[in-house]
Amino acid sequence: MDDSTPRAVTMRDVAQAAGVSVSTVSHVVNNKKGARIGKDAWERVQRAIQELGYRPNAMAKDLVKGRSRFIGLVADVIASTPFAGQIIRGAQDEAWRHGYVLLVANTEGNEAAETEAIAMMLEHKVRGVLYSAWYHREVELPAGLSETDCVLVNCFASGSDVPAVVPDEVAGGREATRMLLAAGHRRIGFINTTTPSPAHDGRLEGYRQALADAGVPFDPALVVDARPEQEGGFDAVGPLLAQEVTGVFCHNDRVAMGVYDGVRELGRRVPEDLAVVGFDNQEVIAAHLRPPLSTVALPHYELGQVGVRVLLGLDAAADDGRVVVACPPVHRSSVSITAPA
Amino acid sequence: MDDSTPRAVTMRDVAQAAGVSVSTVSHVVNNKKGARIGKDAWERVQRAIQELGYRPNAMAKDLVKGRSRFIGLVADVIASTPFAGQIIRGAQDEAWRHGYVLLVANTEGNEAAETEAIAMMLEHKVRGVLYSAWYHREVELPAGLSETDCVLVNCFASGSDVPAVVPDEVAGGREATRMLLAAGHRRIGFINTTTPSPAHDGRLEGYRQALADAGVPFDPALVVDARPEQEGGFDAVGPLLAQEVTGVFCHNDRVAMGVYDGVRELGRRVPEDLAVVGFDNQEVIAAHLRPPLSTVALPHYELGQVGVRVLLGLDAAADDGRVVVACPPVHRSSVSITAPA
DNA sequence: TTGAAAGCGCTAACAA
DNA sequence: TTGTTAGCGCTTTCAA
Repeated sequence: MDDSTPRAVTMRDVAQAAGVSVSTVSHVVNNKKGARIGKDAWERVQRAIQELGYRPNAMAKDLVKGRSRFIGLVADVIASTPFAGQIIRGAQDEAWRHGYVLLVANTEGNEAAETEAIAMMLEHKVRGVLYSAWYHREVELPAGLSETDCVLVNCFASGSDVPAVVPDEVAGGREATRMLLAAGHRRIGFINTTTPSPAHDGRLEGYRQALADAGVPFDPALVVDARPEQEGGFDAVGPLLAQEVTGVFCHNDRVAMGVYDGVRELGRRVPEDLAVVGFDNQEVIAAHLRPPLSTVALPHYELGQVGVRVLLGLDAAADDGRVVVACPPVHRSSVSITAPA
Repeated sequence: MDDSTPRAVTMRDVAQAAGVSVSTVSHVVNNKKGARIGKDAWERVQRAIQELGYRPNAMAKDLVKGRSRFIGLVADVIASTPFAGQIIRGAQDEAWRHGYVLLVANTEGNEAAETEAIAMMLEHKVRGVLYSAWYHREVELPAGLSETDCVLVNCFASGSDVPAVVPDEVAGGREATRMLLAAGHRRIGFINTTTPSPAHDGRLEGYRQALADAGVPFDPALVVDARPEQEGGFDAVGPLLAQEVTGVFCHNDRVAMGVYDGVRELGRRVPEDLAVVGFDNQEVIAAHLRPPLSTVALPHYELGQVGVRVLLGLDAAADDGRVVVACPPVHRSSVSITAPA
């Protein structure tokens, strides 16, 4: 505010005003238990702090302590979906809980920006950095990160022992398929993504497992790959219905949204003619489709949260460096409760 | 990485290794032009930096310089929509461009968290803080913020002279209405929100202005208030169609999505039977509806960007403290190009 | 119960 | 062209 930049009030100013030494001020500010301060001096210091509006200088403090309270978070894409936001929030909350502050950088996939971001974090002597991706995938670990503690969030680097916190795609696929199975469906389609990824393979594996568990034979004709967007789902409806499918597991909520449109286009209804299960639990979409979409949640908040826990040594990774986070089912109304004919 | 915590390499280590003084190292590290360093010494320093893997300590640097390169960003809600993400990204990019780093905190509307977040930023001697809201609204300025430079983003505090960067709701409402007008529509409905807000008032005002400009009389019967979600839009379709409306301007994209469903439910089509315009340009929805939704973009990225520009004194606020950012129209396919019957 | 002083890693006069 | 030195605001022995 002040244009005059009136030199911030320091501990020395407080000491002077209170008529004590800086070390005394330091002691009361930090509530050091070891050092016993006279009630009188203590009060004078408190008053001076109030009156002068003293704020400790975190940088000076960190400098002398030799470590900072920063945790870096580098994200590849921060804005196109609410996903990165959730990761940031989870990380932020957990970091905060332990007295850390988040230094955020988004790189938009730009390697130069990434290098620069990491350098900046290193120069701020961060406690460590979380390297995150907006969709679960393999990444190459940027060079600079070997200089500090690091954990991968929603991504992994094969051939490296850096801990990676990732969603449990297989279990998620199982959950999704089970929702349909539990409602009595036997001919269950799966609209997978065309993108090769852990999500592609994991969810398919989960789908097969759930089918096997239920004694339903796997029929390759019922799984189709489609662009992971509304359009992909829309186009997949016809072929699937032709296979006499009664329920479909969609690779994500957007695909499910396209399926809704496709079903309507054909004069059919969800869930009566086709039960639909999504993946992601993208609130804005899933909760407000007609009918509201049953889906499986991608645990972005937890990913961020667990990421900092692992970084701080509060949670441990498995031997393979993985920490797998569950994808819980979210029941809404796109799967009828009664079994189909 | 190193569990042994092998004391970071400092400038002194470099100086020693290169056989020069720390000030020489400082000079080459910062590429000081004033000081002329011998080619030989310069090279020895560079080599030492490489070999030791030296990283300057930003905190020490900031400490002596008396100011940090931090800009704080406090957000009320970070994750429920991609909006906050966009603000963060805009702020981040612009801050970065000027050598600043973003310190992010989200408060989830919790006042204690907010106070703490601001204290933390103040203690880090931030250059200033951006206080942002996820939807355009009035806020009460937290006490701590008077201690530093501050700019409000996507919100404002009446009775304060703190600069506020906000979207131009009126012009946005005008743009939306004009899209319909330009396609020949004359009976244009407006599904406004039930929430009292700058968006409510501003967009309505814009709607009226556009109508007036086009010589179309304002008919109160054509504006209805509805919950700003899919459900609100869905329910509004019947009444509007009964008013023989041929085009509708929706308070946001989610409402528009509900309108699509409502129109279909009635066996009608978008845009043939009802042209639809949204607001927000929420990618995940707008770009992938059938047909893709014409809408008006809420400039979150720019809000964040302009926020830091104002903070750094690069852009100036108007006399009333406001900086208004335009909401550009986004043409897609929910408004037919030919005039209705 | 309190204070003096050294030093965290760095910059910026000022000397040499 | 390079080095010496005095801090920046703070914590932390160690003495008093």
